[in-house]
Amino acid sequence: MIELSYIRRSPEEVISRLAIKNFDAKPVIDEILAIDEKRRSTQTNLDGILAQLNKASKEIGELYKAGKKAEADALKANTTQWKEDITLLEAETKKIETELHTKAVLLPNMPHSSVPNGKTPEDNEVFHTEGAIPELGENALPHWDLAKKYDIIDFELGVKISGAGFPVYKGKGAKLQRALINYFLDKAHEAGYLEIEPPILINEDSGFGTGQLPDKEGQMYFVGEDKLYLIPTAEVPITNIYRDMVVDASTLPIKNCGYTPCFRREAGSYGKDVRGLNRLHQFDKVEIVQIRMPEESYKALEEMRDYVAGLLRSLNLPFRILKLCGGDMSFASALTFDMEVYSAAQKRWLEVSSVSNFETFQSNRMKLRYKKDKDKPALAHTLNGSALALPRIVASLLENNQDDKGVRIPEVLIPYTKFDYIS
RNA sequence: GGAGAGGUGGCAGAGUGGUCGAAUGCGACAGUCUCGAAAACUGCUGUACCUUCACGGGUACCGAGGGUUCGAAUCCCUCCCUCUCCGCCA
Repeated sequence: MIELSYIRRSPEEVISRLAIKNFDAKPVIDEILAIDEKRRSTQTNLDGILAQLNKASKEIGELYKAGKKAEADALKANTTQWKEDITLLEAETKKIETELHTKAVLLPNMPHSSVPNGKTPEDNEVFHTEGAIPELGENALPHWDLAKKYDIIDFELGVKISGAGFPVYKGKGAKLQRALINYFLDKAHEAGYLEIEPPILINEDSGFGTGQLPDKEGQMYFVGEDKLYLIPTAEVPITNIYRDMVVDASTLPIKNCGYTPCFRREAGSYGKDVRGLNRLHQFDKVEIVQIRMPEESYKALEEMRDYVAGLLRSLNLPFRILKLCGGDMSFASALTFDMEVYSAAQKRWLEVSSVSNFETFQSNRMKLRYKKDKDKPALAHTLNGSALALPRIVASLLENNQDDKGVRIPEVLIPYTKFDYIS
């Protein structure tokens, strides 16, 4: 949520920056400013009457104590009207605040000044490309065929147990998953991230805090009986650890990581994008999260981006880094780098990570602040990134590393898998 | 699922319907002392919003929401959550 004070101070800037996200903010901003105006006058009004009442109450107490009952009763008579006014003004204030909140929540985060213009994924800026694209023979197989050939991932079985998009990993397939998770967690630990194993069901407040609610309500699985949502990413529980907190500046930066399964309904997805491991309802991911002071957050974003690039490099996967254009960015992000690996049999780039700086967008929703010395508490910046999402890594590993004998396991993973070939 | 207890400031923990934003302790911060530190002593220490050029002033907040009252942390109602015991269970 964009800070109201910011909107009030520079509405034109907010409008022009949101235009880069192809969001026409003018009507909403105008409404917000008008409602805010009304809110302030109503509160000033209400506070005045409350002050009168408080003062009178105190006097009545003193008069009673002094035995001046008649005078006290006379004062009491005045309060009736005030109380009526207070009731009305309180209802009014509440209504206005709800209205204001409803409007403010609709605004996406403002993009950083470096965000490229553009509407679609084609407009994203290729920031960096690295690694040789493997030359596969004519009979190279896409990963879903490889998975079947070596009996390591069973999609049909998943359909039987749950439905489409819930694969069953078996044997070396399951071990590969476990190896990747452990490898990613170990690397994150080396990079200074504290490992967290969070709940994977979250309440509504948490969903709101990181921006999934109300914007992406339909994308999360919901357990109605207990009003809990299955997490779409570990970002939600791990960032919400700090909801409603004022952390001391000396504890920053906070660097957390965590492995969780992630659940996404992916309503509306179809076609070749959803083949095999390309798009799933349940998948594994290691996430990294940072809480930073504002002046350091972009340095942290670069650090995270470089960290993820290093992971991909270590797996010998050809990858590219995209700087997302305004139109392709998420609701909450101010600047996002996407990492894509090349999957040589499908001959396409697959997104395996997304690293974002949310600036104060999430912290304002979560009321996550930091306090530096004698300064007033200020909103912290939050960042997160996938490091990494497993399925598409597995897809490209299978496809890119296939040969006549089977599928080669990257060097760095062998200590984890304890085997060097899937055959 | 059954029974009980409880939710108060960064933490611990008092609290009589009025002078309670709230005792006290710890912590944090500043000072005295010291070469320095510890100890001791002294002082200070919440957040949000409104208002003011500013100094300042005002309002709200003791789990959440209602109610009673001139006045509620304190009384009443509803809800939420946590803890303990029992049951069931990984």
